[in-house]
Amino acid sequence: MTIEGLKLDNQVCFPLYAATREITKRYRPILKELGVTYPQYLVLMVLWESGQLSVKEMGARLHLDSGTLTPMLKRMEQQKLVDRRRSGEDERVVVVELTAKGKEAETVAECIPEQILAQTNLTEAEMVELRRLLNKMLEPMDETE
Amino acid sequence: MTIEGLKLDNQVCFPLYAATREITKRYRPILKELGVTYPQYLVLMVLWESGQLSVKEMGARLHLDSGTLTPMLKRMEQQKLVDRRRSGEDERVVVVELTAKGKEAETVAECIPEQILAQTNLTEAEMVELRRLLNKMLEPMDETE
DNA sequence: TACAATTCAATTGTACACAATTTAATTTAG
DNA sequence: CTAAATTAAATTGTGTACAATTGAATTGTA
Repeated sequence: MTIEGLKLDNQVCFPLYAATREITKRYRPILKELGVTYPQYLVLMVLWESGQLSVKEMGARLHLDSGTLTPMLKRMEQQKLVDRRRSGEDERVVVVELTAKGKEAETVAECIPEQILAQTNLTEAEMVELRRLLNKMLEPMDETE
Repeated sequence: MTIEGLKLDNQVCFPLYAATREITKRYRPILKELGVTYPQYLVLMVLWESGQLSVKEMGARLHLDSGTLTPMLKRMEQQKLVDRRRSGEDERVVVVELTAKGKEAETVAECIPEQILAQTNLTEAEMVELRRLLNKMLEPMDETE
């Protein structure tokens, strides 16, 4: 009766959607010790990697816009994890960078990836393959007109 | 300087998170014609497949709780896509089922999976493998104590 | 049978996500 | 040089997510 292609089990998007939320659910108790959410943890990660970024650059990296980032960065500023300031060269640009507290958090976070990995029943090879497939899936979107 | 495991590109969770949002972004203009969001489309799909479900059963299938489903189902009720009623046998249970409009939507939706597929640069085999990996990732969580 | 424990939805409060609009600053064209 | 076009964030409004709590119905058990 039901059209085959519309069955939940025949879709890729649904397990993608479900797996994402299940994984962030596993991060939650671990990140709680750091006092951040998963998206906030991503912000910390790009900043640990890049030093400082404009809101626009951060948005390009995380696929998020200012409507999401602005309020999130304000919350992180209140928690003293990041500083936000207007660029001197271009007053439109807001530059985000880590505070001392935000930098120190990297040491605490160091053990997080392996903790998450330990909770996953994929082999190392499967993990690599999954990452490759997901990144391939993202590719054409990155260069979208 | 940065700890290797904390780089965005070395993580599985980030492409998972980014890919999910990019995919739902592709669904948006297509689903707009149906007048539903992606999570609402998932609700329609489980109902097309199962006929009717309690909020609890639907939550188990979609990995969502009543805090998410109740307001969403109320919106879908306003749009005349579903009916909600208390079960006669157990007054705690709310049974959700499709209206005529909700059932008819399946015909319109029939062409959606292939439209989405056409926008993806994964091969059929890669698609199957991706689904397998994601489902394997979800497995241990389903049976979580 | 009573009544404590459990179960199911709903509610409350916080935090994303994102389309669309607004505001201010900068660039570009004329 | 200046008005129009563009750009970067912020804002507004809607819709998920989800932890935690609440309230009503049902179950289990003494």
